[in-house]
Amino acid sequence: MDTYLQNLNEAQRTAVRTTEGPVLVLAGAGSGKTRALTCRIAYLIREKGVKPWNILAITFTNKAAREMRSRVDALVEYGADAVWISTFHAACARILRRHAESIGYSSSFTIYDTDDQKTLMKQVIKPLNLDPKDYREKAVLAEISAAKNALIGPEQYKKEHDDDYRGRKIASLYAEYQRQLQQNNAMDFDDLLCNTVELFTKDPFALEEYQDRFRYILVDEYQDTNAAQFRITSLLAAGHRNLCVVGDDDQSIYKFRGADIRNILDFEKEYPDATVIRMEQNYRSTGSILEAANYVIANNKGRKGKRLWTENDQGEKVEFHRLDTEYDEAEWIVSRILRGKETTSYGNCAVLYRSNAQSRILEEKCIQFNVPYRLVGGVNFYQRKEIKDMICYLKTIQNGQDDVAVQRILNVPRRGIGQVTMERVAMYAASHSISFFEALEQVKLIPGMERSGKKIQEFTDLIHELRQLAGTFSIQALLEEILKRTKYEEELQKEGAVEAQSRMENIGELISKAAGFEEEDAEEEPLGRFLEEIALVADVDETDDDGERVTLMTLHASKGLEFPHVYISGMEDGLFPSRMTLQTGDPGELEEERRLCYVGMTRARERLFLTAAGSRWLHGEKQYYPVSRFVREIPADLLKTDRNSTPERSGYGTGSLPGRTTGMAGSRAAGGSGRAGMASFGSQTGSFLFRTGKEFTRQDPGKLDYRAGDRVRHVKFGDGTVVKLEEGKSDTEVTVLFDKAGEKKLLAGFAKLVRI
DNA sequence: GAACCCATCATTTTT
DNA sequence: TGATGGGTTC
Repeated sequence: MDTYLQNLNEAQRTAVRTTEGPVLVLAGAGSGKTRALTCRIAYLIREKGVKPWNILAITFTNKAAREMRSRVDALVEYGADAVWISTFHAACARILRRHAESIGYSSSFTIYDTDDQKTLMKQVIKPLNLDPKDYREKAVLAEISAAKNALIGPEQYKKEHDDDYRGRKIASLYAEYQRQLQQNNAMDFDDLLCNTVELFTKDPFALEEYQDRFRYILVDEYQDTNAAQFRITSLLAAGHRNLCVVGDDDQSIYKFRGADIRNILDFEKEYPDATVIRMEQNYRSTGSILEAANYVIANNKGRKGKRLWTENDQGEKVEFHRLDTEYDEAEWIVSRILRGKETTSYGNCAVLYRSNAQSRILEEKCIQFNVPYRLVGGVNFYQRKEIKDMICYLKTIQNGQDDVAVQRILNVPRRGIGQVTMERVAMYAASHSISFFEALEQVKLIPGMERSGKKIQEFTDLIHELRQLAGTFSIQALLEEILKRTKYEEELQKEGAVEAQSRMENIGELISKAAGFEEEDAEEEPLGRFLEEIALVADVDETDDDGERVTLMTLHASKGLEFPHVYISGMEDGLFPSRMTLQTGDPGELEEERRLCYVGMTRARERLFLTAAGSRWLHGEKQYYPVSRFVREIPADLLKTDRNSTPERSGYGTGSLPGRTTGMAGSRAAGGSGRAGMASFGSQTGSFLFRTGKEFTRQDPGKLDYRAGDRVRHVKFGDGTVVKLEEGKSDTEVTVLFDKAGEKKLLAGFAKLVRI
């Protein structure tokens, strides 16, 4: 037997070797599931002689797909690149391109992101003269998305909601939205899934082809699949029935996005002959961390039930600290990271929070204490204005039917084509059943277009010329040509030099991305494939793990990752679990929050710190939230606290949340000797009060070791040149022109610039 | 066409 | 509190 199997434990090995028939792998956090999955693929190819192209492996994110591919590559000498390893959406897009005609699309269809969806929905809602308050694009889209994820089409939706006014309206918006999408030869993310189901239903030959091809199917993160994904999986697996799904019901945290935990809970009902494998040995965390996490998750009903164990050391206790305000909390965390620097590096630390809004203060404190950090999430690279503009040019060149794209760039850069003109053209297009771009091409036939006519023709000429070039040019050259011909940069300059510079840098990044793409992907239709990649990839390699930086991110974003030191901030009832969850009073939602907590806790390898604030500003109101019930679900003797922080002391007489529990939650996890009562005060954590004053306030200009013209480095903005120093009200103000971030005015005492 | 003001409204998010 | 968007005004 090969060495790669010897490194596996019993359960993992069974997961690898049980290649035939349906298999459900319940893999706890940190149980080496990716390892088992990749070994399984290698085993299929190497031992079972399965052809790589007969294997389909589905992951949830592109990042996970990349990771799996490289691991499989390492285990299989050749042919590994023929294995389909991709996300549901990418796999579906690939299938749909080949069979687009079967469902009334052309293979050059474009993929809409949320912004495009909103733009389109706005246009759909507008002519109906509905109260915009009751029918916000976002809300309508959310309902439609939920319907799609549940595989409810417009007709069925209409039937199901025929008895209420709003339902009927949404139904017609849904139908019209779909009609316009198709007219634009565009699909939104959900359509990629639904349309694949539709394709397989309408075109049995296509389904058969893929059933035949994918003899071995693996699905990772199965607990987060929705109805559409479930359907696709079962349809594909119906052929050879070699379906292996891997997941952890305790880590299902995407219900709000349509994930249906029943898919994993009921797998055995769906496949009564399924082999069920439990991977419960955790290789990641210390005993203390695991034990605490086990206690929390034990409060959930409706689980498959499993108990993670580890051979790792018990390690340090989980710590809980409650500070006065959110500022104190952030400061405690950052200071603790700073203090722990001797034992672990910044790169080994992560600070997790429930909502993105919490990141700001953490950022501020990192800057203040000169702790380098990396913020995960936030604004997506491909959603930036300048990037979207460029992409819409490419989309227009590629697919003239995409009205949303054409309308976006028609007047960008400004060509003096106003809203009135746009509406007239749109009207003409609608009445002649042609696309917006086709209407532009016929501008001479549209009445009242005498003045804009010339400008419009210049635009269509430009697109025609660019289309010509697209045949021979690389995408990189095409983008450069677009920039040149549209004088895009000049337009940007009008908005300010600094702004323009950073926007141009982003475009530069897009261009190099295009260059890199073509280098490794020389297949035909590069433009279409490039656009698809961009649409389906969340961000430009989020994996810039460069340097030693603390990671700040939401609990959701932390799934699948691990860090030696983990801090979870905002452990307050009202924040986490969130107020919305508590207000609905739905125990299912609370359980999802608890799973989220479990996910967060199990990210930690060595140390886990939980923190809360006694009060915090939220939406302009000061909130006094009690300590999170999740903290209170951890037995006191597993927690290290200081006298101000003991959970049962905290939160009394404050806040007034519905359904607040007092004291410890009742149910306890199985196992362990009967733990009782709260630890009394006393376990000392040492000082957690830090000086905020002297070191970080006023800086005398004379004492600064840099002056105008010097090169300096900033934790967040990187390197730059000092433009000037001036005496401000409270501190010396430094103006720096950063290479990447542009010109910023900073307070010397705050910015902690280092001369380089 | 752009600057400005006021109202509104706030989880989580990958694809 | 803060970002965002619509509407108004110049």
